[in-house]
Amino acid sequence: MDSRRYTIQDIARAAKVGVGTVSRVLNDDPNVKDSTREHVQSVIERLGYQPSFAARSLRTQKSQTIGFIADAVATTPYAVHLIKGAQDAAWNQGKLLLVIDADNDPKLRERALESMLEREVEGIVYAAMFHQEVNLPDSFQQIPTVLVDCFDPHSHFPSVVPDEVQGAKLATQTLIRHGHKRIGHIANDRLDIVYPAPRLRFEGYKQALSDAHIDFDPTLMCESDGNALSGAQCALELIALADPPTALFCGTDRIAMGVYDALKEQGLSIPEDISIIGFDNQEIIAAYLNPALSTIALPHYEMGQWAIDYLLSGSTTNIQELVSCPLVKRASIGLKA
Amino acid sequence: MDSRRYTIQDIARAAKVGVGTVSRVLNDDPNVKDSTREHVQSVIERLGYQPSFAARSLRTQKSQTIGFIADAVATTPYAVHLIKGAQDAAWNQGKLLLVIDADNDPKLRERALESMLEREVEGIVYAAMFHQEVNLPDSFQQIPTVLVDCFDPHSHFPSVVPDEVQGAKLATQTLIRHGHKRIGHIANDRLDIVYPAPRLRFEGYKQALSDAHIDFDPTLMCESDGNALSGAQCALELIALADPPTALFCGTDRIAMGVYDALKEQGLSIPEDISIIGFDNQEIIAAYLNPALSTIALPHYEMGQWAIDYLLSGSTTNIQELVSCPLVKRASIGLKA
DNA sequence: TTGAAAGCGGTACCAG
DNA sequence: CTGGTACCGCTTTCAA
Repeated sequence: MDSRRYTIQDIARAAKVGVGTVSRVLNDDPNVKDSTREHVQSVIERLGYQPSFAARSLRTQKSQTIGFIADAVATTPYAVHLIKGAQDAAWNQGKLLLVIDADNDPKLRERALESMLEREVEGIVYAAMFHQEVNLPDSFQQIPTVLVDCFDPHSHFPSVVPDEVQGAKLATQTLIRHGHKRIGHIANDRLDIVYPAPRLRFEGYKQALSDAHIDFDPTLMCESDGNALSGAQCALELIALADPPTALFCGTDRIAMGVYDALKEQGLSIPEDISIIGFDNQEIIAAYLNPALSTIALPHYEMGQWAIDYLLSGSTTNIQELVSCPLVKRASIGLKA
Repeated sequence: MDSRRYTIQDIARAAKVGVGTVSRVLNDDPNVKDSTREHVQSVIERLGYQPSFAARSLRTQKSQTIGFIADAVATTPYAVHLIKGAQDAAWNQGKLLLVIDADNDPKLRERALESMLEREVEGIVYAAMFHQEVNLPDSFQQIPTVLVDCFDPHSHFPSVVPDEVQGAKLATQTLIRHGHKRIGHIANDRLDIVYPAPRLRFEGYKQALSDAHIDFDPTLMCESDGNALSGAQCALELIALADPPTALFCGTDRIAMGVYDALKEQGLSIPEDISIIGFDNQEIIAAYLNPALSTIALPHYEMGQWAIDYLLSGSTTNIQELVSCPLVKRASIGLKA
């Protein structure tokens, strides 16, 4: 079973050529006679030879490996898309991902970095699990690092985050296009929280309104604390208004979940009586709510991909990339009567 | 910035010792005089030297790396816990995880294996994203492989899966302990589907009933097709019974979600009028449903951990490990009046 | 177009 | 306890 693997020497001997030639065949070096190449190739295949990665990377000083450090992956189901995007992009360039979850612990972050440095990864992508500011220790400066779904306040690292403003604008525009003019917004958290999403989404909402020449009415806006219950609370307040909204842009699918509850309890039906759009595209919620929730998707896969591509492009500018958030149409939006 | 990293030679020279000594210090070999060790150690730290992984693994023929092949990670949010469990266990033994998502594509599976073999991983954990049978190509036989959340029909590989029977039994017992006797069960899919969960959970349900000397009443059992809507349908049927259930064990949290909807629409309140327990502990659903759903958790983290520990234990028996599913208490279960 | 040989940066054995 | 040295398996000159 574990009969020691063949080495390049074995192949050379078996093919009656020098190791150099075998190496050239392995690396598609054009300076090999076709007949020789074929012969060596056949021996390689017959013996099922696989070159040693360790030897190769020792010699070439390239590990063909990229480190992926995630913070508290376990807290969000989005993580998988992020990793998948990164992995696919890496795979396309012949690289593999070494992943460590640093559990949001600064000490672990350092240790993770060290383990990766020691393994000579060619770069690091550092992913937060939702849009936020992050302070990486200086030690990350010694290796190309790109941030995903987070950004460095001092712009020491390139980063990629979702375009929240565009997404929120798209959400609101979608409602407008369906004829709605009284559009409520339930922010997915207090606007003064440290995380940027509530502010930016609110901003996008206002922009869409203004683009459509609809005056922003502060009474139609409600700050939740981010959970479903407080979202429900907000919804109740808004529909109790003298001139209530005909559509609601919920800052989060989770909030929409609470809103559905509240609305149904009031005997309102979606989307006949009131239209709803969410944000995040948490599939588990959005797709299984009844009616299924139209929402704005966070581009996790794309961000993961972008991070790897940027890393491997060798660019060294610390840009902050925004990637846009597409609409996911489902069944919660109706035409305004 | 990228001033070539130091090598062991540099350290030896700077510390005025031989490379062998430095190597010994690096590997905590007891055969080094304390004073020498300290001196070398200090030089290492001063220079910030880090040994080359490639060189080390070339020499020792150990990569300290384990391959993690996931199938279609992106389809389920559980994935993260699986990976996290594996990663933590690996980390504890000084190893890192190379992860590839094979997208449920047999060709990709083979290629993933090859990439990993070439990198000389010390073993592979192959994870499905929900409990199922899986047919791995023979090529996996050449390296220690353990299956997670899936199993090989021919028992060619050790595997670890959730103990569905125990979990379902626990769910049902929990209801029984709260005084319920008329307990309905909505299977999370047709029982004749290829996936084992619906059958096993049904089995556990019956066992709990029988242990408590409650006769199994077939009219209290309903097969859904796995989606929330059909779960709601089932709930409606069950409560329309002449002698309706006072509690429902839903085969899945997703189904519970539909059941909540249906029940509320009928004006029943949870848990006052009827108690509900789910299965899976899909946090996003379970924790945010109103009232929060009590449910049985799938032990993803533990399975990931077990897989790594088993792999590294060197055992070679192809056991099939069952890991038990704990109860997660929330607010959807009440005492039977 | 090819073979020989010199490393890449460690580890481990052998003398001393 | 320590230094010297032969590899680990591959890539890359350098000559032929």
